[in-house]
Amino acid sequence: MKAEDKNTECLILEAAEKLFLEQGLTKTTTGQIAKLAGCNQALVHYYYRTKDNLFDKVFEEKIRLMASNMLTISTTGITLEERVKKMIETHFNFLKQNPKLVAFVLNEINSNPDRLFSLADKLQQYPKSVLLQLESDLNNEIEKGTIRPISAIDLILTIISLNVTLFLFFPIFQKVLNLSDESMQEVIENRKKEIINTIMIRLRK
Amino acid sequence: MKAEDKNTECLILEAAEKLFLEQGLTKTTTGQIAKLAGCNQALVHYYYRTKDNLFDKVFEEKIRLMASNMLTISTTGITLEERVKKMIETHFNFLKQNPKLVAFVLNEINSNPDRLFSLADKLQQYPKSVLLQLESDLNNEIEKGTIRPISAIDLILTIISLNVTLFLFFPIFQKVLNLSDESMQEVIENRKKEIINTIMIRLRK
DNA sequence: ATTATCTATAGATCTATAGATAATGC
DNA sequence: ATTATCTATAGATCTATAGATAATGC
Repeated sequence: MKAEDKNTECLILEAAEKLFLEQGLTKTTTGQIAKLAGCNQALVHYYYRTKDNLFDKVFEEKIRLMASNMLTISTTGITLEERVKKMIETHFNFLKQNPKLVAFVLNEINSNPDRLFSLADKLQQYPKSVLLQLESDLNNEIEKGTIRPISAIDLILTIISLNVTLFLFFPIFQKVLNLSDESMQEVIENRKKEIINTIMIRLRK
Repeated sequence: MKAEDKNTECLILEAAEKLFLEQGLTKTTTGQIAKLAGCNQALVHYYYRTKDNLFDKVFEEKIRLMASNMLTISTTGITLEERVKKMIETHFNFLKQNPKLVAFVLNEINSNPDRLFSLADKLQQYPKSVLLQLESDLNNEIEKGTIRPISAIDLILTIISLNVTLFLFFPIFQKVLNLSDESMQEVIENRKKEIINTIMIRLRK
């Protein structure tokens, strides 16, 4: 098995990734995956045995991608306010570059909640440390009286809520209002400003 | 066909509603629907001809339900601030009573965007008038200098974002963190306060 | 007579595997 | 020899309908 031989195996995984993200597990067939990968349907099973197995590989990678980008505290800013702003922007840009990710993960977890348990352990350490760090940073500022009282979890939920919903609903908006890609781009940029604005006002005293 | 005769037809619709909301169109079979309705699988087709037809009935009703509860401006409050607060609470309570609705609608639109077009016309008049009303109310206050500048669409998006995400993610939270129903109830109530708090601070000067 | 309900099944997929053939590496 | 790829197909569903039987309304 040489590097070149991995090609088909890899093409199948990539095809599966694309189709699963677009259509979800149930609506995607191994036939579609094979076609997109440019090979025979039997090959999908040759390399990955079952469709579920292939799906799990894709799903786990996406969960990890999402988890590691949901919470990231920037270290570049000097003030907490600057760091929170960076945090919002980083999260926002990540969603912009992975517009189908959140909907995909939400769907698949809802339709098969068991999938969650097998992954919950793997994802626990990281978020916790980030949360504690933010909590202590916030408390610091609250004691100094520079920001209004807020818990780390509330701040994170607010950031995630405002960012995620935009990208969850924006394909719908675009279609219903029949907006061009350019004007959609503008809507998104304006919304980004308002999201940052809302959170900054909530924090600032 | 008497009133009593509608029973089975109605039971089938209710069973379909429940199953479609839980599992979506693809994963729900007419066999499951029949079983839950307590009848034979052929009867599902006798009354509704095709599965898609039955789904459309459910989907349209849910879209209407959602659209008519997404934007509701209260007339009870005296000040705009009180009315916005009522608006948030009404929307929040609606989501609490229909926890699977948003995820369902989002999924099905994503997996079949065409469904949207057939409904877009029917839903256009109502939201527009509500939006214009809110816009003029806001501008009124902004001119008086009692609130910070904000567009109606931004205010509504912020309300929807903060409310919807909570209920979209809360089944996941509950499972991952293994919370009891009571403590989840508490989390939800606290979050509701924070959502109202965030929006009020954003508005208030 | 008409409407409601059931049994049985044709036809359409779709997954996964068995078995044949081609390609590659020693 | 081993690995990769293909063709063909068994087995499992699932939808939708045909045709038989039961229930209901005039």
